[in-house]
Amino acid sequence: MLTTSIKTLLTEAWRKLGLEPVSFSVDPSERPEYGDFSSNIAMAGAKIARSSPRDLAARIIGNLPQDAFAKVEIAGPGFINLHLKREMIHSCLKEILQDEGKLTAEKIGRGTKLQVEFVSSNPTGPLTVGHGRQAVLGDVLSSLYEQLGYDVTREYYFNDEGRQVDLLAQSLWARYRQLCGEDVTIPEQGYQGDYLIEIAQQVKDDIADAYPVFDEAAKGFFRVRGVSVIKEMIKDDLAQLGVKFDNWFSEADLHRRGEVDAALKALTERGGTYKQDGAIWLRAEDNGGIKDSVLIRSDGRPTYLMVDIAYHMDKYRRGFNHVIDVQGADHHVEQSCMQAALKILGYPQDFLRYAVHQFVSIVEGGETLRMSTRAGRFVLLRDLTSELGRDVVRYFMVARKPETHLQFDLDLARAESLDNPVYYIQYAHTRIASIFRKAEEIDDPSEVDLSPLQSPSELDLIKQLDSFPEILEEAALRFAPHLLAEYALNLARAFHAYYADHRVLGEETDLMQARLALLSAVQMVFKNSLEILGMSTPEMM
RNA sequence: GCGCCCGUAGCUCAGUGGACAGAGCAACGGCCUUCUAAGCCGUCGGCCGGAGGUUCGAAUCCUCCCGGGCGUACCA
Repeated sequence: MLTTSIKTLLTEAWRKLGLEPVSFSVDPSERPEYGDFSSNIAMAGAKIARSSPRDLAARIIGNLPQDAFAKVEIAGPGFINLHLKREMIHSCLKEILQDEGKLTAEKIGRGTKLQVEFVSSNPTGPLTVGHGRQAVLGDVLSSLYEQLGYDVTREYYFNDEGRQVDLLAQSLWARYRQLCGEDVTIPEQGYQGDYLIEIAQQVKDDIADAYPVFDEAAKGFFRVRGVSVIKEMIKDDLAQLGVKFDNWFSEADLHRRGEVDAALKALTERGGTYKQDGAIWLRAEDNGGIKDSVLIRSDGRPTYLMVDIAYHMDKYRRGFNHVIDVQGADHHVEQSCMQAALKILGYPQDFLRYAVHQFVSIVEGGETLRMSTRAGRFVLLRDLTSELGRDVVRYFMVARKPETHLQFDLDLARAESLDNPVYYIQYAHTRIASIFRKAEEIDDPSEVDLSPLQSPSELDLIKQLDSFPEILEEAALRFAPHLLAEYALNLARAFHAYYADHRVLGEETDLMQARLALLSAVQMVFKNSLEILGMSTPEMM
């Protein structure tokens, strides 16, 4: 990578000054007259060197190898602007072509076992667009970490026990009795969505008129029935979006194996709990949490937090080195309690990290729809996916910074579907594919003489390709997949501009082969980018 | 009240210490005998919510204020 090698040269030049190390940056220059890359090393190190930035810059430059750069200048307050030799850029492209590995990130993960848990919606209803954002975020994040060499497990946690599932059972039973001609109302806190009518109809087809009252037997039956049907619904919704999980984890299993009791015992043994008002509390506040929370209610039932702690102990036992939980911004308190619990248990501090995201609101007809699964007010993920297609939904969901609210304007998504970023990027890939279909003779790109590539836009394209691995690493480590979405868009922009005023086919052989080699590298990067984003790479449009 | 997140062009958003703040959409004007015009080029448009502070340098870090979202359950 160019920035890496430049950084190495500058670090070496700095070391020759005999001063303590300094942290500095090397960035692509903002303007052509600033060269290819700029560094702030002289300004950053001015204090250490007790010298003015510009003087210091001159001394650093004096220590650089004579022939490393085409031109090195001091500019503005003390920037060092580096003009690369063309051969350096060409050899960078050569490396990319020779070793596809140059297009992927450094394998800093080295097989570290990482679990990414996401969506984990209760099996009480179909997924909404809100879950959709999390699904795409978690999936792309997982792919990014895979690129970094991590051994990633995508996991979905089903809360298939407890109060919410009981409410689902009762709501489903009520729908069922309604179909049997009875005037039964859905419980206040229950699930009002129409999807339960459909399931109730299936139930009625199977068992005719039964369960006149909602007793234990009815609860058991409708719970099992409802949960299993809805689990499949959820899996279908995710499959349609192209999200695949390695593991579906059931809360019921935790209870069955006694892990919840064991977790409570472990916390208590370490002095992490206390009794008050008939309940058992987690000593969260003393351990960095926002506030103490109930683990066991006064009626003896465990809270969600208690079970979740048991679940995370289970993750640890399964040997994951790191766990990332993708969650909505509304779980803030609980997140701090979970971290407090893990601290009490003595887990490594970096075992669990939360990738937090804000919500999606759907804007239609200038109106914002406020969603609530329980009230039955929501836009279903599957409706969105069916209408707009997997590629569009995925791109829109991941193109925004996770911590900002995502306004999904349905009208805009529909109306703009023709010049939307998705097609813009895919079209770039298509254009390249088309050239390769028509090209008659293509030399092995890694053997081609690249020196005919001389135009600024060609050299810029190469520099953009070169930064791909850095983007992957930053997008993963910062939980910021939108950086990749944006990168792909920028690369497409650069390519389309290039395409508009550079011919490939029909040019003199050396130039044509060099350009074909460049395009094959660009195509590879589009392919990798879109694949990580979970989008298709059409050959024709 | 307290905690977390957000406030950048008419709209949707990039930009987490660097040189005159960027893109898409919208508006306006150019470009198709040539590898797919689902494209390219140009114009218009911003005291980066406000006020202080730290720094050689702040949209970016700190403090306070204003505005919006979320949370503050023996719900999940």
